[in-house]
Amino acid sequence: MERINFQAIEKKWQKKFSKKKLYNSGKKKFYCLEMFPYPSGKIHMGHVRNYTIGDVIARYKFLNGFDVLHPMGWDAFGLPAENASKSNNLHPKIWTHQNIETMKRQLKLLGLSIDWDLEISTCDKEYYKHQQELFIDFYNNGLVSRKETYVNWDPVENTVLANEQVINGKGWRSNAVVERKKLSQWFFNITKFSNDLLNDLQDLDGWPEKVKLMQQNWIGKSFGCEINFSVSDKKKNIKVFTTRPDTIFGASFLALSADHELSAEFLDNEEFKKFKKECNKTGTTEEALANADKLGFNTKLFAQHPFITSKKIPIYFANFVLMDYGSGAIFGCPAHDQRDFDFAKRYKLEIIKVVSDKREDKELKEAFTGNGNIINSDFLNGLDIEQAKEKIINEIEKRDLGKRKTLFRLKDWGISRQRYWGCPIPMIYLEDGSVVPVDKSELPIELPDDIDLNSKGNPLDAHPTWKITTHKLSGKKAVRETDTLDTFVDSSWYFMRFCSPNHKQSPFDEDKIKYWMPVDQYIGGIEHAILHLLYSRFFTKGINKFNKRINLNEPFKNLFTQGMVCHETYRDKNGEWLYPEEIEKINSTSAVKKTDKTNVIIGAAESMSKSKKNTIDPEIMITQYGADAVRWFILSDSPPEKDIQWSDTGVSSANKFLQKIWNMNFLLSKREDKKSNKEREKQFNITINVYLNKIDKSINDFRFNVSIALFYEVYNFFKGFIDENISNKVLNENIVKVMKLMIPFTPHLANECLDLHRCKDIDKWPEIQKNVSEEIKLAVQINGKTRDIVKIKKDLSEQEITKIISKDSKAKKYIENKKIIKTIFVKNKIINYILPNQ
RNA sequence: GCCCUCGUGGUGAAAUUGGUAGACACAAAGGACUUAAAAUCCUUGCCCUUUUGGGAGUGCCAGUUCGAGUCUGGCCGAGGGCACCA
Repeated sequence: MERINFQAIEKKWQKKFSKKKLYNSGKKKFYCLEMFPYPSGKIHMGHVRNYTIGDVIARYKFLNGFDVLHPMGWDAFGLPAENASKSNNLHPKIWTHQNIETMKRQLKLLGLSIDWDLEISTCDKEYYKHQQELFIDFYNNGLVSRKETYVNWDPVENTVLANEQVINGKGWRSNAVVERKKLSQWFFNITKFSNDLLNDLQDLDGWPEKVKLMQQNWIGKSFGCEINFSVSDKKKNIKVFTTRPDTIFGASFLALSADHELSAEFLDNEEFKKFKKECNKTGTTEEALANADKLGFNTKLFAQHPFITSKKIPIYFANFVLMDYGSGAIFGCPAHDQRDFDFAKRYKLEIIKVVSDKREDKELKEAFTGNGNIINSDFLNGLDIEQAKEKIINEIEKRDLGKRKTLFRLKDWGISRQRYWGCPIPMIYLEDGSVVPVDKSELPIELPDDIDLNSKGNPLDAHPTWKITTHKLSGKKAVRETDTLDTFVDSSWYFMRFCSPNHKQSPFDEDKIKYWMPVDQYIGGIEHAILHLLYSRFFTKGINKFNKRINLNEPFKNLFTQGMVCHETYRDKNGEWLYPEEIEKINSTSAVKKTDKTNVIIGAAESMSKSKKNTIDPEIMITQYGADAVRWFILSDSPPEKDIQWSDTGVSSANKFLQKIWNMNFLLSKREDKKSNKEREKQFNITINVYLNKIDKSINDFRFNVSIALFYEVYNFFKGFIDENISNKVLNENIVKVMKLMIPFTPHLANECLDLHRCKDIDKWPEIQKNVSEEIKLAVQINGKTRDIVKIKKDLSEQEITKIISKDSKAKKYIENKKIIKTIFVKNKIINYILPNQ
């Protein structure tokens, strides 16, 4: 068998790829973007999968006549750089740039069709200068604010986290229990776009439903109304938000957050202090949340029921009421809300049913939240829930007791970080206490290189001179903001910068944005379903608000979220994790440690991670099997949106198959011409064309595992015809078509083969005819059970087919001398004869 | 607790308008070639049958239909998202 040296041809073709631009016609554009990586050190298999998928799409679109924008850059700010520099005494800038160099070299080994002239790095001052400019634009347009708030404080990272970065009460990176701390912080007013961010999801047809749903839940819109309760004996009102105003006649208490303004009156109360402390504790750990009892503090105050003059209801502080949602106060209707029910049981409060569950005799064991008719509710009686809501809200507004209101769960985006390795916030504090943006002419506000990362707290704040400045307009002394921006800001507009990465005057050239945006295909991990994608949508809408020229409402037209790359885990007898190269497999269920031959425990396949040591180094795989084989394997078997399991035998057999492909191409190039059998040639052409159609469609549908299965099939089919009486010309035409279809998957091998066949127009997708087949396979069923499959001419009628079948078919014996009651006939698909039951 | 998604051989999976279930591959077993091994190739892959062939079968139970992996209802199981959101 003729073998090929993948290392040699890959090197050769990668040189050519690096010079090649994916611009073709100047007529149709396609912006293909994969989420840019964080330069953590080396690329991992997740990157390989992400960028291979993107490369297939980019190359496919280019071959189909599109101008393709396919850039790459680096999400280069972030904590790991600081942590790394502390542990090995390397400046974050140097560490980051070294990593970028390594990963760039590794990405090139994959043979990606990336236009490296467009490369950007968010830690470059040329990039963050424009980010600071955008920040000022956002500020000037009322989209930035400064608020004193409780923040999520990560005691390990020593920084503030956004709500989204707190997972089950723990920091998303450090996994440390998050504390509550009051700080003055910068915010992007993302909530100003709550409605747009929600409604525009509807237009994103090219997004996975799952992601849209997650964002929808995250934004969390709910309808209801605000009701004012007056506090007896005080000239005070308590504002309450509810989505169930229809249950107002079932209200038996008010519950307030411990941070509610009314708590001011109880600050000296020892019991209240104890209660509040208890409240701050819950909500930190997962178990606490799940098992948290409904606890309250009785204020001994009462509120006037707005619709029942004779009724006063007790006011409690309760641990399950949150200050930062609604007004921090609720009315409790125990019969129809489970939390209220638990609370009422504990404190022996009244439980009044106001929605009938049709089992009126029984005492409630739990809250009834289903639909029913309103009872015990004066003028609402007899209505259903929706009618009652409408009527009571109208009544509340009429009597001036409150108003209709829509609430969102989404909160503003806190962006201040007390870190060094991030984009400085371009704001200054004057001596008179005012806070103003720096003059745009002073941008960029550069990060200082001389920094002591071991200083306590914020390194920029600890720098001796950096923060001291003057206000350009007034000449007055000023102090810089020493917080830096959340790195999610960096990635919220990089896709726009890619359209004109070297544009000096402004963040982007508007004409380029108008041409390339929106991104036609965005590809990345599902873990960014909420944070990154929501922030990017917000940024786009924000910029669109003050820059009317770009006329862009959504950044990503189509979104694809790929699955993770998994590998089984290994532990030795002491429970220590082991790398795959440290073990030796005996069979699929047992393995031993290479060093001392002791038993290894094989664990389930999990997402590759350094902490579990179940990683495979892509570069080693590329060196061993070739980039094409790695690409091929990572796309085969599983659909790209699902998790895949890495297997060494898988990549090795990918390599073997690609060798066979080369061998076949080689044999064809040396083949002695044969006399042609026109009929066989015709059949051959037709079948190959069927495969080409199927492969083309599968690429379009992002079903690359199917494409690869079809390549195996077309290879097996092709191979069978080499010794037949078919001319070299026909074989050559067809192999060229097949190899062209392989370019997106295995660009090195495919190009090498096309060179071998002296193919000229390698940048053009082959012509694929639609449905040329004249023969079809028809299923013959008796009473719905398939008895035979017959190969017949296309478009035959029911009568013609029945004639053929009753003459010669395996189904013949079933219908011979039988009465056929009914025939179901679907042209070119099935014929089903219904016989009487026997 | 609420919301969503998914259950097909030993494994990853095909079957994309209700019409051939298991394509394609991995693993396994047997065989061919070889002094031997590797590599390569072939066969097998649930049940009955020597074969021809027949039967069961897509988590479980019902239903709709000439026909259900696909549609409907209920149950069981797995995964993901949110989590005291009023």
